[in-house]
Amino acid sequence: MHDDIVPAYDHLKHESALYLMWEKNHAFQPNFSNSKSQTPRLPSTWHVGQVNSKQIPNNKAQSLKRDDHSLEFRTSSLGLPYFSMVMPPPNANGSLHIGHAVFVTLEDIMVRYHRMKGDLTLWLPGADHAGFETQVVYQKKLEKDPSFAKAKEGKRSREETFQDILAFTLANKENMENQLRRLGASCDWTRAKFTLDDDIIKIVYQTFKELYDDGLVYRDSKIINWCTKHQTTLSDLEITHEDRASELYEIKYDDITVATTRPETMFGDVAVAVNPADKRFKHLIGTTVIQPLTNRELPVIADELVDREFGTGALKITPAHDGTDYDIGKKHSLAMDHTAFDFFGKLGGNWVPIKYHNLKGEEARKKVIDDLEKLGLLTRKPYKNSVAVCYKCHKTIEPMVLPQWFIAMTKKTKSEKLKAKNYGVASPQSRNEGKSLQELGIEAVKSGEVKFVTKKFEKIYLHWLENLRDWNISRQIVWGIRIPAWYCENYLKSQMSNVKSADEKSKIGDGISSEVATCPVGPRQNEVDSSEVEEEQKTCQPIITAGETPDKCPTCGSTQLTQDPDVFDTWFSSGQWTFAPLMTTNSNHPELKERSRDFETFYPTTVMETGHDILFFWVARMIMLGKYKTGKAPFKYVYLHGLVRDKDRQKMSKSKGNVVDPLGVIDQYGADALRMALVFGVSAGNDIVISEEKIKGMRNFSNKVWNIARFVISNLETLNSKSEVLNKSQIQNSKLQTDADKVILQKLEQTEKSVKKDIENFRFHEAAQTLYQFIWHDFADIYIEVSKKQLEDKDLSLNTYFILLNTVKVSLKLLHPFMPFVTEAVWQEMVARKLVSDKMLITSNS
RNA sequence: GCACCCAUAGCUCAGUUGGUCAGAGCAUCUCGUUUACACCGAGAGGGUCAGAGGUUCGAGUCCUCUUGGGUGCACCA
Repeated sequence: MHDDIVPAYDHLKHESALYLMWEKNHAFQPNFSNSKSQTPRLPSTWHVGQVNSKQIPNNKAQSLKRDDHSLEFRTSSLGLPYFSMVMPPPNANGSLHIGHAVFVTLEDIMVRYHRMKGDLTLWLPGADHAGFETQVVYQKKLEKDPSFAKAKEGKRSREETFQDILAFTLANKENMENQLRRLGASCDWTRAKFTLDDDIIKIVYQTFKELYDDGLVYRDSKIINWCTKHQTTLSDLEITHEDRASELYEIKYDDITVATTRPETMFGDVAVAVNPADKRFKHLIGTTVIQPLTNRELPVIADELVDREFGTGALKITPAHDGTDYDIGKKHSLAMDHTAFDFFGKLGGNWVPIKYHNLKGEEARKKVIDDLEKLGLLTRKPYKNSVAVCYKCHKTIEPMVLPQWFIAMTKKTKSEKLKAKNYGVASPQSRNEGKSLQELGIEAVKSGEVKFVTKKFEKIYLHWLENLRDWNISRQIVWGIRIPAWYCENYLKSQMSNVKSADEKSKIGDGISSEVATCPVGPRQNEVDSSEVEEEQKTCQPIITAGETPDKCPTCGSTQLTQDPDVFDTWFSSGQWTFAPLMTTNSNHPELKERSRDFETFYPTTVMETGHDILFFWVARMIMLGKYKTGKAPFKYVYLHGLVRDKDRQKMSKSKGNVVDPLGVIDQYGADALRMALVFGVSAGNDIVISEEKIKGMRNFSNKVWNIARFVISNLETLNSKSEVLNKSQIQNSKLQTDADKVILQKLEQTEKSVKKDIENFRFHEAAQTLYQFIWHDFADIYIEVSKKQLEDKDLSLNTYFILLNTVKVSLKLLHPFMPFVTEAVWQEMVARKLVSDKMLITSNS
């Protein structure tokens, strides 16, 4: 009888208890006393590329080449083989979604595999404050949840607002961490870091200062992307282009007709440009034309950037509100300060006739069109154009000229500023002096220092890097790491003539601090005399520190210092996430007393696994900043997963109602079923199709595993030679092997070999399918059925039982990375009956 | 506009240097109430691997073109 093992696996009963057991027993922490780790092994023991060819059937040894991404042998500074991964820190602003389940599954498979293999293994978890994203989520919550908003009523200072969002974030962070536990993430919680931890911020500040000292960070007024809803600038990555049905308007400016999709920007015009080779306009170059509605006189200039084929061949130039116009304006030394819009996208300012003031968007356009049509100066044609929009609110981006902090991506570092780094890893030579961040990023991949598991992403990565533009890292929001730049009163006097007024900002009504607004965002060039700026800049400069507040301006000695109100683009700090947490956590190993930081032991990390949608946002920045800061690329392999889709290949969205809630799935079918469903049949980089049927099928598989073990365990009781099983380590006597025995043993060996190879080559779906096939069909359907008869034969029974037991043990070990809970649950049943010696499967590496 | 990827059973997808590769899961049909499991078992049907050409002794697997679908990048106002 086996009445103590229930016939159906009950995931609810086991999962949280097992997780607790693992965590209590420090199973997730790197184990320095692990015997395998203590003795550095030769690469050939586990580098598939160097596997003994005799072990591989059919002389296929050489097939393990080329596209195989077998993890190369690497040792830490201690000479230990290690496997390390820094978890992509989930945004601490909501619950986990199915995408998180994907990364946990894939990363946990690798981590559990390497841990069981005996490698010194670290998976370092974290949480991301996710600046802009979180502030947007928080704002929405204020808008939609009256009771929540009520508590925040009244004027909140910047500091109060920051604290409000911090409390919101920390609550989410705890929730999120518990959800990661439910997914089975075997990460080392004792090392968990938050992107706003003091020691992390300090490193981010140091990097900023280094970049500034190296000449790679600069402040400049340039045309940037302004979101009129969120009241902040955005990087080029944070905008997307949407095709919109629109109209192309042709407006008669005297003798020249210009073509535009945005007639309302005409008040910002400073010139009309034509192509120098265009015969139609040649005679007009150098003359002027009169603009309708304003009767302003505009010079006609020539520039090759103007496309003769497009529209009328004549382009109105609005440097303050258009990228191309900005470039042309700069080239021709035109006035760059003719703004037509305020921060909310409303028409206004000196250049706009009063009757148009405060009109916005469609309204503004309609008024301008109507007036021009009345004058008979406008014609329109249908036109589909691509509009830049905010990736969050999808509102049209307003290009504006504003002073911001930028990181120069293509400029070479100043080598004379380089010096040995605090962490002892970056000698001046290894700091790649004289190279640009762009070059560092390209070289890391082209040289093979960083390898993409999926080639197509390597191409996409390189294509993006080769066309890089400078990165605006200033954000006009509260929630984030404040930029460590201070301005003295003299500097400000020259710069702050145009400031976001408190009145303006308070109109947002979003509960977000109004103190931001009282600080200067910097100059709007239209009110700064350029000669004066130049003169001032010779004397007083922004003061950049590694975080500490300066006492006085080193140039003029003023103690009246104002900190820049802006915060960093979150990706600037998360771009440092591969090394920053490792620099702040400790290895706690006796031999590491002197140099005990995890950084020495675990950097560079082995794999970076994340979604392909943040290839540029994150992966590219980590490579560049990691190379820059440490001299080494931050990881060896990049594994990018795709988007999760439903069974009809539809993207998941709340409006479609096809969102799969991972926590709900775990409740119903178990974490193992969810995890297996997320890898089964999914190859690297491709989108992940999941359906309830698939999850259900995997739940059935976990039950199959449970019952296989139940069968084997229960047969121990009926076995005559029970004591022999428990006391002998012998596996089988080959003389007594039946054909069925031979087949299962051979298949087991094949399975083990190919599963290991597949995991090391990131072919998790192959490994999962191989295991599914072997365990269910080869072992359960065929061998177990045969074994029922063999167990009754007194000559064969003992041998058969050993084979059964051994097959179960090996199967559990191989399957554990994929389905950690049911395998460990079964293992514990076996521990209780002394059928296995290792106390926990998770750390079993025999 | 430029670039990249994909097109294999009803559905969703695997298929690793070209040679048992024509596969899996789900679905469908038939049979089975065998004490590990009905969250089960035994068996069956179903694809000229988008189309055309080429390289090769041999091609879903490499090359070219066509068609269809997807994605990334982009200052055509």
